[in-house]
Amino acid sequence: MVHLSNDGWLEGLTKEELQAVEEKGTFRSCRPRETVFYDGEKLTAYYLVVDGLISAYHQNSEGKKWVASLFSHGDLFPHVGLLNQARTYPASAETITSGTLFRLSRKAMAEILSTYPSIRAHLERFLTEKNQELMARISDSVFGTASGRLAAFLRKLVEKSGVRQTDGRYLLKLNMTEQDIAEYIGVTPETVSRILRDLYDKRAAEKAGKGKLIIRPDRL
DNA sequence: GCATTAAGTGGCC
DNA sequence: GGCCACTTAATGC
Repeated sequence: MVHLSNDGWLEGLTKEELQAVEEKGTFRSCRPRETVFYDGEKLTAYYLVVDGLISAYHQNSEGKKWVASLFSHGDLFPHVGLLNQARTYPASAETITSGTLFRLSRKAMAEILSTYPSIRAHLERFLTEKNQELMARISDSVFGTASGRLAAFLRKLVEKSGVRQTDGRYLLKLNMTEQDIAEYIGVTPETVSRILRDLYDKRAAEKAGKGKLIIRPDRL
């Protein structure tokens, strides 16, 4: 049986409180590339990422995607409507990896926010965090090169979820294909492939099996 | 086996 | 660096 844990967005809740939250929603397991909701649809529910990786993106009429943000364990999305009265989803969302989501109806979400002040307090922190991430990425994409963007992406992941090895290298579980990375940093898959090749040559990165990399942040 | 998808490469703009 | 064409490798009926 899957359960919620008191980290990320639910940090600080007691076991009893987590139990109470669990009773207000339902778990949903997802395959890779499964749509959670579409941009513009009526906002009926919020999702907490239990496990897996989710992409929130916009798509134009030619099918070009622009990834706004990624969500992983402990993240709640979307962020709109929590403080205002937005009625529709602000972007589309789909799973990148398989995983589990915890679904809370709009009503349940409102109840939780009013019942647990500690959660409400987290809200500002999360909004700020995601906002800064987004701003940094936009700034990178306007002023930076593709390799700079990939380096920034890898550094952020190392910081967030890298596992330090004894020799100072970091093991990174990307759980993304090169295409996913390309979408996220806004370049073509070929470019990601070529930049990675350069990083291998520079010994800044090594392959470590499917979806995994070993990184030397000092050489990025 | 065959089809599909991801990854890698070279060429052209 | 994008885009196109092509090859190769891996995965799944």
